[in-house]
Amino acid sequence: MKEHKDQQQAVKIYKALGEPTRLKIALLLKQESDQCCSVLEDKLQTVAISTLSHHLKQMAESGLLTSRKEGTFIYYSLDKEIAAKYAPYLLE
Amino acid sequence: MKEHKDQQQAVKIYKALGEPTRLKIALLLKQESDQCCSVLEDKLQTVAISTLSHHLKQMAESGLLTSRKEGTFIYYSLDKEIAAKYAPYLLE
DNA sequence: ACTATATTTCTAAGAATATCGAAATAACGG
DNA sequence: CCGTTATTTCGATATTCTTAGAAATATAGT
Repeated sequence: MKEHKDQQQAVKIYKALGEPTRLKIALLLKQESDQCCSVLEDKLQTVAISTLSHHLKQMAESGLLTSRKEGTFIYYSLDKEIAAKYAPYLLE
Repeated sequence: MKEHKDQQQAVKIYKALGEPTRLKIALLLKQESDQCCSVLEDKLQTVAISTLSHHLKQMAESGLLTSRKEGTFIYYSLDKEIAAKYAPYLLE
């Protein structure tokens, strides 16, 4: 069922945002898109880079983030359309 | 920059919605407001009523639900304004 | 006061999650 | 091919969360 799948994605997205570090990541990426893991680590200070990597993966899997690979760097951005649909608060 | 307090509420609300049972509760209350614990239990079937009570409390504490007491019954509703701000997906 | 009903609180379990450091992988520059 | 850098994966632990049943609380009706 389409509704069911949609609901599952909604749960993933809200779960992604329902944790302080990940909400901060989303807000940082709203402010400035196309940021890579190490840069976000510098800005957050609070978590190890392996932890951050885990969060970013989870957020990308939910559909909330997009990623672009360039050499060893992976640049993440907030998917504005998804954000607008599920959590426009992020875009305020 | 967004207020710290506001961010905390956002985390609570998204955490509330980032769990299948609670998302279903929110959607049931969007469909029909003013429903009490036992009625929601009948519709959900999947959880014990003490579990449901715990979820409802958490959701109300986040600000996502409002409640109204009448005798032994407590009627819950979705706060549409909060939903519109943080998660308009619920209102679709 | 007693009984039935609605809900919450308490307690304890098992499951899921966040976290880190270390090792592994991948891509670049010499 | 070697060393460096960016990121991911692995393994392990600590914390948080979901859950249910039992006990407690609250209210209504008899």
